[in-house]
Amino acid sequence: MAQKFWLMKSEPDVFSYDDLLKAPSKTTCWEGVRNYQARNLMRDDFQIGDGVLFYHSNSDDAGIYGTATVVKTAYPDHFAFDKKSDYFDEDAFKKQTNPWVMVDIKAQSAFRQAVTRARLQAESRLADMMVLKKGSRLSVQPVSEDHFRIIAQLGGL
DNA sequence: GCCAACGTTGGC
DNA sequence: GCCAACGTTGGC
Repeated sequence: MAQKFWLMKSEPDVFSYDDLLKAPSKTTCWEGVRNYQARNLMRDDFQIGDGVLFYHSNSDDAGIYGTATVVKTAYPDHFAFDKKSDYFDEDAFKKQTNPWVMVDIKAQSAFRQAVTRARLQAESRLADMMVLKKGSRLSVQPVSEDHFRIIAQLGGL
């Protein structure tokens, strides 16, 4: 299957691209997705080798900081059953059925310069990107190959 | 800090 | 099944 491309949002105060670079093997599990649309993308469409744009949301410095690659396809997000986790899902725990999954991603290339949200907005070729649409809250979004390449270029890769 | 947009919940 | 109320996201 052809390589696909994604944008994944993270609040840098919680987990930044820098944190990913510092993680063992520059790899992390992407726990805590609690939205069915985003889950379905990870569960059904993520393939090993897919490209990821790492986006910092809810920040004064919102934007894309680097790329990553999918190194493990969807598997159960056990944090949903972990009472000590911020991502504990009481409802799912009571039913003893866990609907949530996560994937593993590995840092690929840090951008030489971050591609800020303002920079994304200024680039007419990116005008129809989902992340730039008003009210776009989906934390895992599909990205076209063209957009991925344009952004990697803007990031200095 | 404000608030618009969105997803979910629950009463009816 | 409708929809108002609510909680959350995230840009500004």
